[in-house]
Amino acid sequence: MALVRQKGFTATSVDDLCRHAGVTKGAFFHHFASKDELGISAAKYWSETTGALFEAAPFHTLADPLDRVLAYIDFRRDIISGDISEFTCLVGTMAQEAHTTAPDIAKACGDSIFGHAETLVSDISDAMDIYNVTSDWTAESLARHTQAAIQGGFILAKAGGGTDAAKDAITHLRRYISLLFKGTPE
Amino acid sequence: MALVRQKGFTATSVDDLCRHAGVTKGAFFHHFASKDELGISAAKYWSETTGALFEAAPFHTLADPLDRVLAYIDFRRDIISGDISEFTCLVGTMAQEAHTTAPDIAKACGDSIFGHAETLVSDISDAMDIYNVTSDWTAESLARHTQAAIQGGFILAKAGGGTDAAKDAITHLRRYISLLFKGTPE
DNA sequence: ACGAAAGTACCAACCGGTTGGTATGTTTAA
DNA sequence: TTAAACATACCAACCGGTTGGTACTTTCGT
Repeated sequence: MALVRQKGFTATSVDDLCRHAGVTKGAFFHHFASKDELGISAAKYWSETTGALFEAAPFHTLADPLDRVLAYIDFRRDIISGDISEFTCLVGTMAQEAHTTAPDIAKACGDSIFGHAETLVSDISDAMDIYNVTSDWTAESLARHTQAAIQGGFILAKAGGGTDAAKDAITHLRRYISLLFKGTPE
Repeated sequence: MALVRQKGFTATSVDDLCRHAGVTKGAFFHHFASKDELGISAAKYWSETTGALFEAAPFHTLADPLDRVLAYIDFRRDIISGDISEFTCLVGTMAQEAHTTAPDIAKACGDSIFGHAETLVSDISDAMDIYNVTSDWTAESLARHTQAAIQGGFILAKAGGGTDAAKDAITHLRRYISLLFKGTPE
């Protein structure tokens, strides 16, 4: 996963993978039928580990569902630091490369991203009820938009904007949600 | 550019390029010192052509600077249709692959994205004056956020969300800007 | 006005290295 | 005894890049 996040999926060779894992190519192809299957497995593993990370995060204990959503956003922003390949999203990166070439990988990436978005829907939905939001948008659509803003922030970071670019995008996202529910930016 | 948008930069070989261009490899390396330099040239050319496209777009004629910004957003949403590789962003794609491997390419991509964001700053800035917006954010930061939301929408599209995912992200972006300046979603 | 020199555009053939993948052998644990 | 877990050695195809060469155009001294 580290190599793919640094160099991208295509640019990462099986030999690279084996060298860094301290394993031979025979072992690699014993565990994975193909390089693409490694990509799919990586996407699934990414889903599991990041899923566990967010599940264990402290923001779930807040009483107000809107506070939980906003705290999730803050959490996303706070974990952005250090090297680019350490905070950017593996499946976001792979989806870009695989969407035409390897539909299986793209699907696994999509499952990860949209599955993660889905974990926000209930809180958003509850918040819409409590805050009496009359909307022409759905909770699911807003959940997906949060992922778009975050993924887009990662692209700006990779394009030379660094951590600031990614964090700024998330700050604007937070302000949007605040305005939607409370009518004020705070 | 078509090939890179479909398969990504690394997965596109020089032979691929030559085959589709109806040219030999000798000719390729006569015009470009390396594959990376082709990437840089592509990013610059992308900047020029898309720059011309947006400069010629009709939304500049509107009197109100906020209307111009919103019409820009609408324009971005309206040109999303057809195949994924036809509406997604070349430099956004390349930046992801190149940020570690080929810093020169990443820089050219960054110049394109941030340069494009810069074209929105004056309208946003004027709108902030006219609409008396008291903000803790800058016009430049909002301009960059528009690009983040759009690029993020492209990732969702590639991850299986299709045109709808990309358009929804832009619709939320438009609502955010509306709320920021007018206090209402419309 | 003219021809030699220089430069540009392009090609087919080829280079060493790397690609994802395989065939076969050896070790280990149950 | 057996099957899974590895290692070794190897493959054809392909990778980005170089070579020496041809055809054509421009420059420039005379």
